This record gives sequence, structure tokens and C-alpha cells, in this order.
Amino acid sequence: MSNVYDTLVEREIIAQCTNEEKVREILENENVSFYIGFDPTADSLHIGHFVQIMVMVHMQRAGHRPIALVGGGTGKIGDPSGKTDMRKMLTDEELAHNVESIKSQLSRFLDFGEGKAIMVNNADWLLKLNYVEFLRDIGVHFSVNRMLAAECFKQRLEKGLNFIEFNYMLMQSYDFLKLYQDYECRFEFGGDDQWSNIIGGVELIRRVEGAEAFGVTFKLLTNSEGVKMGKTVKGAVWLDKEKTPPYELYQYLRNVDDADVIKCLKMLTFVPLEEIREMEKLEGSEINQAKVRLAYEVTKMVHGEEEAEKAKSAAESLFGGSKDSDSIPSTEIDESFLTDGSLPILDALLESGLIPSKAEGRRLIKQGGVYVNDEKVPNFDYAIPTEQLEGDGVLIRKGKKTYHRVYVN
RNA sequence: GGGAGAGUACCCAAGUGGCCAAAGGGGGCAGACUGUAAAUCUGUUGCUAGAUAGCUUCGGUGGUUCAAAUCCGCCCUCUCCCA
Repeated sequence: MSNVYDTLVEREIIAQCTNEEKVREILENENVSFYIGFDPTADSLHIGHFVQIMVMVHMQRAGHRPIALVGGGTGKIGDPSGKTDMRKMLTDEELAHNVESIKSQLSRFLDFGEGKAIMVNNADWLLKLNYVEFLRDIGVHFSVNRMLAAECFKQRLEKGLNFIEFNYMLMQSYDFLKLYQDYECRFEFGGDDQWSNIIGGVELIRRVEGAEAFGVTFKLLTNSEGVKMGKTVKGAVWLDKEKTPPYELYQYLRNVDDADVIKCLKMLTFVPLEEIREMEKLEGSEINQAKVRLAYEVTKMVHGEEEAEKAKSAAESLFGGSKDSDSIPSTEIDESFLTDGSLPILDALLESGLIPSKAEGRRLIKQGGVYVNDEKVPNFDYAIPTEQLEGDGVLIRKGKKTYHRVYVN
């Protein structure tokens, strides 16, 4: 039971593996290095990356050494795997910024102490490659025929794929070879969409070094309908506090579908499997208990216990009845919005970011979806008296579960 | 390089001179029902505006016209066929 591989299997994280028995055996008996790559497409990781992070932590706890690779080099190319469109090109500045942000995020989850884990940036070796040499040394080992048959290009072969993206696989494969050579890294892990790329590296190592390397992929965090999780109207659910406040992260997880709670608990938390199995028995509204646990555990890991507690109590007070929490999202309104001693409701909504435009606000109010301190806003002309805005301000609710506190100072 | 097509709102996709802020679907948002779930049903979905008004939108740009997403020129991007 102490074998990490078994743990990952039991938690239903593993999707594919190049050689199950062997990987299991090696992880059981040796302490190895393994790598997972992160592309710097944004300046923060999101909840989808959290599975990868969890795996690294599981592995590190089991005595293995994670190599977190940030794709400063591959980021200049853009991974076409499973995508329908070409990714937009990032400037060097954006890339550099993103690489740094991701690095610092990763270091919050892993122990990068002496020999415990390593962080590398593939820009360090990819950018200085010589084209002709690369083609001769690495390119020879790739069969275009086989690449074209690869699953990851399938969608793109219909819509169009250009040469730069076609090369992505070679870059990533080369990363693996390089890490094998420099760090004796024989394992590459990644999301299941990385399978083709990982296989590329495994084969490259075999061809160049005559050595056996291994690849393992994890199930992507998808909901019961197979749609990638972690997307909201506002975009991804980020691990960065500034981009997705702890309360929102908490609420996102608190609201996952019934059908997805158990899976998320297994994949995204360290809650012991026995406990999860107990929660699996919950039915009907009891399932909410499991959701609370999920939301709390993940928020705690991402933002710390204090933030998790705050998010939890905020949610409980908002949905429980007593609206007294101070950790719900809030906005200070500039006095210039006050007219005739009160704040027009549309301005309040707009300023707090609850609506993107006043037209949207009118629609909402017309449909009876806006409340101020639990009183339904009757019409667009409604204005909040300044007295109410002082101190803690008022609580605006949009729809059933979006709360926002607005105050003036 | 030659030839044939295509670029419409968040996405897919109709529309080929005025009735088009632009059908339909998806998604989103809100309402009902619920368990802060799912499914279902209803409404809504460019912006501004205290009514039937104005403004910006159909790859870009410049024209034709009383009037263009729709016609013409040039440009950009993409797909397909040929080289």
C-alpha cells in the first residue's frame, strides 16, 4: 500500500503508462527523478494543473525527486496537442514574466530543498540549439508518418497545422532526453493530452541512449460530461490569489456536480481513501458534506489554512443565514458615484464587477435577480442610501449565490 | 508560384443591397423547481438610453449607392487542389 504508484492508481489519477509493472517496481524499490512540464501560457497555474502538483507532492513524499520543468523554450512554440486553434504567440517579456510567476507558485507546493526537487527551464537548452545539428541529431529519429498518425495532431490535421507547432513534439522529446542525460531522469509525467509527446521522448531516449525511459499520464480534470473543469465565465480557476480569490476557489469546488465530488477528492486532496469511501456512501443533500470537505481541503493547500477557514465561514454565513462575514468579496465605492446622498444600484453592480454593463444590470433587475441586504431590488432607479454604505456597507446578491459587499469609506 | 474557396456576435452557424443588432444551435446569465447539485421548464443574451430613440458591430482598408454583413478595388489570414 505504500507504493506511490498504487496510491495514484487507487486515487484514479493514472490514465496511461508505458510499462506498468516496471514503473511500479522501480517506484517501489528506488528513489528516482521524474519530470513534469508546465507551459508558461499564463502567469499562474490553474486548477487543472493541480493534479500534476498533487502527483509531484505524492511522489516527493515517497522519496522521489521531482523536476519541475518550466517551458520557457517550448512556450515560444506552443503545444498543438488536442487544440483546435493555434495558440497566440507570446512576447519574450510575457514569457519571462510567466515563467517567473509559475516558478514561484510551484515552490509553494514542493520542497525545493537540497536534492529534494529541481526546477529547470527548457529555454536554457532549447534556445541555443543549432537548427541543422538538431535536425541531424534529433530529427532523424522521428518518423513523420507516425507523427501524423498521432492522436494529438488529429484535430489539427483537419483544421490545419503549421510547421512550428508540428515541431513541438520534438522539443518536448528533446527535453526528456536532456533531463535523462543531465539528471538521470527516466520518468516523464503529464496530463493525458501529453501522451504523444511523452512517448516521443521515451522513444528518443531509447534510440539515442539505448535506455528505457517511462511515461505516465494522468487523467485530465474533467467533469462527468467529459468537459475540462476549471473554466468559468471569468476564465480559468487560477491558483493565484489575485486572479481567483480564495473565496471563489472555495465556491467553485463547493459547487462541483454531485457526480464529480468523489473524483475530485481523490485527485485533488490528501483525504485518506477510507474517508473518501465513506463519503461515497452519502446520498442526496448529504453529498454537500463531501463538497465542503473538498472545497476546504483544496483551498487550504492552495492558500493556507487561514484563508480556507475564512472562505468556509464566509460561505457558511452567506448561505446559512447570518450575513456577517467579512471575507466575502467586497468593493469600496468611490464617493464620486454617490448622487443625492445615495448610490444608484446599477453603479453599485457595475463597480463591484457583478455585471459587465448596465444593460446587463437592467436585465437582471427586470428578472428579479438582484438583492440588496436580501431585499429584492424592484427597479433600475433603486439607489442605496449613503448611510447604509458606511461601515460594513451593504450586501448585494446577484442570483442565488453570488454575493458581494459594497461600502463607502 | 498557379487555381478554387472561406473569414459573421463568447463558440458553431444562417444571411448575399433596405423589413439585419443580424435566424438557429451551443454556451452564459436570471426565474421556477431543488440540496449553494443534476435534469427539466421559462425568460434573457452588442452598448447607451426613464418607452416604439441613438451609437458601435459581420477579417482590414478604400470605394459605389439615398442605403451594404451583402456590390467593386486593394490588403491580411486560413482551408483545399496543383507545383
